[in-house]
Amino acid sequence: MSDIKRSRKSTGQVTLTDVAKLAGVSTITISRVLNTPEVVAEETRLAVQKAINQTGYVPNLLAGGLASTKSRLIAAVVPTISGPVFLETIQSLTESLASAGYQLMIGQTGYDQEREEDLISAIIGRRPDGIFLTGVMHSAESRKRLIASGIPVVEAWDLTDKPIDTVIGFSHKAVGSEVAEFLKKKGKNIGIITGTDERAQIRRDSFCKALCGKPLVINVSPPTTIEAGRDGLRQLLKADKKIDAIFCSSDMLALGVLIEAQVKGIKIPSELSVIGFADLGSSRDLEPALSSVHIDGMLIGRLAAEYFTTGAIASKDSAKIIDLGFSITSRAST
Amino acid sequence: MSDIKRSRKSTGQVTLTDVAKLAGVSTITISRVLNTPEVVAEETRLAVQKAINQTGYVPNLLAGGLASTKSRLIAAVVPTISGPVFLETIQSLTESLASAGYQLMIGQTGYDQEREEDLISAIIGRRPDGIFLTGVMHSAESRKRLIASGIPVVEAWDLTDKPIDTVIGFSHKAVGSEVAEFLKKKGKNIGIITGTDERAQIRRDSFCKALCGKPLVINVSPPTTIEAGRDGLRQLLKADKKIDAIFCSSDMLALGVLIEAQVKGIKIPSELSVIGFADLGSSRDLEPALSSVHIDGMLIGRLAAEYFTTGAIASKDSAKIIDLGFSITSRAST
DNA sequence: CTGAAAGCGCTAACAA
DNA sequence: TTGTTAGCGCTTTCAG
Repeated sequence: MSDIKRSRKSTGQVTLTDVAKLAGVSTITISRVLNTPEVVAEETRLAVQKAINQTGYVPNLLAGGLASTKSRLIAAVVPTISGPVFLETIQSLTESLASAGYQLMIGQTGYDQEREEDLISAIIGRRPDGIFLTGVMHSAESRKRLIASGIPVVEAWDLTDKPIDTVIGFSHKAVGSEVAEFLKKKGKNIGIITGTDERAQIRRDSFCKALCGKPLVINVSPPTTIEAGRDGLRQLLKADKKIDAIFCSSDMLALGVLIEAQVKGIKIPSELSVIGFADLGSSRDLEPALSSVHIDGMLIGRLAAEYFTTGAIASKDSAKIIDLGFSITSRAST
Repeated sequence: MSDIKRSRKSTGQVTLTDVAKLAGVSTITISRVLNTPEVVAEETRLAVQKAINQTGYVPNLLAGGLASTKSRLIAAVVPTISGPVFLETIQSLTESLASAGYQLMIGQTGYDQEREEDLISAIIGRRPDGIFLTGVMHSAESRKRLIASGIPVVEAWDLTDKPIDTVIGFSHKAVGSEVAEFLKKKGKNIGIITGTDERAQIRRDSFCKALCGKPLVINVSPPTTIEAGRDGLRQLLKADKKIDAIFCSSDMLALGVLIEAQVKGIKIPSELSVIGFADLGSSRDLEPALSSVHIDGMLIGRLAAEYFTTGAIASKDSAKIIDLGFSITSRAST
């Protein structure tokens, strides 16, 4: 309980100095016990541990981060966490990171370009050890800032020739065309119900192109919900009663189509084939089981974590552009 | 490009000092332009702004946080973000926080008590300006640490007499008994399919008590999925063919029940009533529309953000224990 | 309205 | 194996 008058008030928290005094060693020794215990003599280490426990000392990572320029913080930017799409990626990222002693900070852009820039600034200000971006970053200003910061960046869920740093994803264009080929075998009158976010649009455009511009298109502004899916099917039927195959830009939309079809007595897949995209873990448990484009979202999270914590992705030969691909999982709904 | 030899390498980033030199003022003036622009003369402010833009300066919030003991970081602890239950709370928390210039850090316990303690330590180490806890905190050690840290804490999605600081939630016990009363009117042979996390168990116990211990109970370890719901209904039917009302501890489970019932040709609600709990925004869009216990998860997030950013929850008279209640939304499934 | 000095709590670098 | 010294980049305090 020292009552030394200071020119500036301390926080009242237990600090390294307090622990050091109690243990009768210097502050750096405490620091070593915490960060590199192997270089400290057993005896000293034990004494220090005791002092730490006695005082209930919790290291101030802000101070440590400032001194070491390592924050053990990773930032992730997503359009929204409440859409199920990026959820398992974020979850596996958080988990992989936590086991390496890192924490995840989350920012939502709400599909808003402007907010993205503010967010990026706020994030860089915290000097995270890594930044995880959903989709490739397009604002020139943000790109510049990100590159200037020197912070490792992973752009995910998309592919680009010139990543800021590392990109882990797949080709949305290829998804569009492959699903088109797939559905050609299932129906004659094909439609698509699609979200209007950037990546969904790329899939839509290549889907339409592969179908020679023929498919009926229903655009849905995010979030893509069950309701939007039901409504989408209604609109599609209004436009063409003979519609017999639909590509939905999310499994939620597809679930909506499934439900609306059931209500209307449309038999799936005999009268209508439905395929979704990427987001629901439980597509297989629907009735009928939903066909979907499968993306390994967990793997994206794990690889990103590996990159941030070790500086390279060993299993991929430290490549900067990693194409994870995708697969079309055909189930009862097609 | 100063080439002064330093005993310790700087990070190479633009700092306040660089901007100050360029603008021809002291560092503190730059700091004021950034934090309290109203106290700086217009002329000075403009000159400083120019210098900031020229250099592309991004304030180091780690340093700022250390000096000011305000990190503008809030930490949230959830069992898992991939269950939809807490999602909208987290989303609204992130949003409300962002608009006040705060960032959200996320930690997942995975329903694991031990990890919770480690996580709490890691979080306190970052000296966040607030900690958001899902559920009331039970480990004595963590409670002690949290209280000692002096950091504002919000425990949410549950209620307790002795919160660490502030609690925003509702009574799970009341949910159990009220749903029991509700289902008594809908069926004679009542069952419950429930997750095994703590809060779900409280609901289950009071549900069973209100039903005089009669209901059939199916326990499901988290996460509660559609598959588990389908399987749950199968088990329930095996145990009692006449089962005619079911309470599910999540809407996902309930959706599974709906699907399995459809497959088995069981009519809802005439032969079987189903009610879920709290998590799916789109319960109303299912077929039949799913009855559920409604919790205002968004409001929880907003109130918590208000507490963290302003120090009090004005609309609730700064109460420390806030019971948000719940409502039973009766739809076609019952 | 602006500045000088001191220091937040920690770790890098060097020395012993 | 341990300690000393000097900062990391910012904001507080107090003075002008």
